[in-house]
Amino acid sequence: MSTISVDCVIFGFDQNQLKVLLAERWIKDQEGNLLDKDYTLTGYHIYQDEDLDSAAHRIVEDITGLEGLHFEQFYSFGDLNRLQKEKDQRWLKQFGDVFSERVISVAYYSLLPSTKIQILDKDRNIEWFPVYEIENLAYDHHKILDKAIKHLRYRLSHEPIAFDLLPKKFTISQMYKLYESIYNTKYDKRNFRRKVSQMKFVVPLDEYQSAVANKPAQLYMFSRDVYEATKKDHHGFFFNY
Amino acid sequence: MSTISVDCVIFGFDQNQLKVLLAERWIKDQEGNLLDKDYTLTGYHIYQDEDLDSAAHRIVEDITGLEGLHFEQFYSFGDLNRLQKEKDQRWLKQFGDVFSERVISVAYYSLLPSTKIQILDKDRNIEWFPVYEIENLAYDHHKILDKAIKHLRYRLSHEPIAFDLLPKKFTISQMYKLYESIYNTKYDKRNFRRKVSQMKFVVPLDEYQSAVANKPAQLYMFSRDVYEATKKDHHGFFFNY
DNA sequence: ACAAAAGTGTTCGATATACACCCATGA
DNA sequence: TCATGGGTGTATATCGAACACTTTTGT
Repeated sequence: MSTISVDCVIFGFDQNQLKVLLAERWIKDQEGNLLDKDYTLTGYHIYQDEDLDSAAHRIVEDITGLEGLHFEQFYSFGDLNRLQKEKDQRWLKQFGDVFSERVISVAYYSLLPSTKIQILDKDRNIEWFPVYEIENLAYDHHKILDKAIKHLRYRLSHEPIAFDLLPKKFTISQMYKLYESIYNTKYDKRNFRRKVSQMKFVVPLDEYQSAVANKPAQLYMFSRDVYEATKKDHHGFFFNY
Repeated sequence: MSTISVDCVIFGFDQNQLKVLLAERWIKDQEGNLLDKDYTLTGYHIYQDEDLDSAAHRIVEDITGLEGLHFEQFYSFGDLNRLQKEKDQRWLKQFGDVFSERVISVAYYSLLPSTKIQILDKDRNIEWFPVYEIENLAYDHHKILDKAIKHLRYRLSHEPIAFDLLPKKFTISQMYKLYESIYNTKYDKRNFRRKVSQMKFVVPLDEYQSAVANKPAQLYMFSRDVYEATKKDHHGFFFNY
């Protein structure tokens, strides 16, 4: 018998950076003096009458209010010592017995089309952080985050999930910056554009950016219809890295 | 509070076929009449004082007696109805209350260098089955098997784990048949050989097959030393599929 | 006029694919 | 001598990588 929790790595893309939602955690001693401040991924234990996937959806919905996002379970974490660091134990004590025994976390990530959302959970201080600048995570959450990024990279090279992180209508530049940010690398602008222009399911629109202080970029959209219809041609998606 | 079990998909390679270890299950009614016969993956619930990885190792060790195999956790299965088919319930009843509530399975696969091993678990009838001919699996075990194969394919294209399924000294043909069998496809013999001959870490030996009724094949071995030393050249492993 | 991002083609090397015959051995 | 699987080379098409300048807009 063990306690099961679901942890969600919620990714967003904003200002050319891949970001993650983190909740603040203030560690205090008995007298209420601040000992440490760090961050956790968003998670919660599962209810007895819900599937693992449903729990992940519930957790993200409670925070963002958004439904129908892209979800992916990527790993489960169950080492005996994963909650045993001193500050973690100090923190967990306040919740009583629930976490006194081992906790196994089934980890999911989800993709948010915008970081400009209302955070509904007002009890906790939850904010966006650029993934490559994150330190000071609680428990084994840095390990979880690392695995999430690796899995996201894999999936992104096989399936058209980048568009779940972009607005409905986006520019090639946004897409290009998103890929750079997820793979934490640089691409050649012209080669990237050529590659995208071969993807029939990235459809150019007769719309352009407005009110920008430079040449307005053309807008594109992702068509799942076209993607499905041409699947046999592109053997999946395949954007190498 | 939930029960956690670990299920292991144990892969082996024999007679040019990818195989999996399955345990027989005889479903009987109260009078002992045989109602159904099917198969399960090998699994067991975790002990309170062991990591998930350790449980997977223990399970495989109890069956095969082998240590130090390649292991990989690939997914967790926790749907509410995963054990609720009638024949599954009938089967589980004999074990009392342990499985009356939900069971979450953390699934691993492991790679065996040979199918010619002693099966140590004499209580159950455990045997090898060709992966592409398997039907009639209990619970959601077919779903688990499918995910395992997909994950194995992915991993195989990024890391040199094929050699964990081959004898220490192997022929290029064996390797080639192994890849065909895992990806369930056909390769061009010459192109495959060329590709392998570019892999510095697949080292030709001055040994040949003996007692075969045809031209004896040269033997090769995998060198992890060379693999690690040349990692930067091959950006991982990369055998496309 | 200038700053800032959009958009555009070509060359070169590497890699994937397709394809057919001779060789060494045991039976 | 025959059956069986081992082993070899070339030509073509495709793809990835490198690289610099002009365009359009707002200020």
